[in-house]
Amino acid sequence: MPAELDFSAPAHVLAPLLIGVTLLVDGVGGRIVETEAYDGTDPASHSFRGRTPRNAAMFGPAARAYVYRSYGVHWCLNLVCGQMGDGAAVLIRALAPTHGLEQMHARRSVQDERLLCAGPGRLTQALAIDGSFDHLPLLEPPFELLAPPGGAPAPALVTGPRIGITRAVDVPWRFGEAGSRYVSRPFPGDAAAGAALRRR
DNA sequence: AGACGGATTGCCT
DNA sequence: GGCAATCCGTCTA
Repeated sequence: MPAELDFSAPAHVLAPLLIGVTLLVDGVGGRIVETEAYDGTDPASHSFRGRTPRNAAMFGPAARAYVYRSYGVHWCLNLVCGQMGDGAAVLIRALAPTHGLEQMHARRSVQDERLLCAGPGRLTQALAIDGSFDHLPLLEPPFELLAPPGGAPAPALVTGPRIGITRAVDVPWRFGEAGSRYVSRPFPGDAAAGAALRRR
């Protein structure tokens, strides 16, 4: 895993560092282009009201997965971080597909590569992540985290308010790779991404 | 014990 | 743009 990736860091510190890191499950996945931070002090977080069976992974050791069912339909993947009891985690919202495109297409019936992993529920489907992944260590198979190629410049970042929440709506804890065509939704003010969208 | 609603997506009009 | 699908923690009684 990338040496600079410190899962003991707070969620809002780790979340931007994850942009550009490659996330694989059984060799299938891509480059993380969109994340969101949550922690126990945050009214928008599942952990805000304390530990429950559903969110228990958020209160356990860092560098494990927190996988929950969204709207009774989709699975969403979080990377637990911070100190024990923080209730901190980073939601992975989108990947730029790079590994195992064929398998991802087989799991998701979309032709457009851009839609393979553009959204928290979509990427878990593409990587075949479900509830059985809850609590799994991130630094062991089937997970794999790969640093960007050595010497590669850090990706330019964009930030904004988080998606789909009703509380703490102004906290800018959504992070993305500037100009990426693979984010779940455009970032306000990301001119490069807007231009890329209009271009095609 | 029962109602409510969500860190979403995809299909319908 | 609207809305169904469908699970479960949380809130109210």
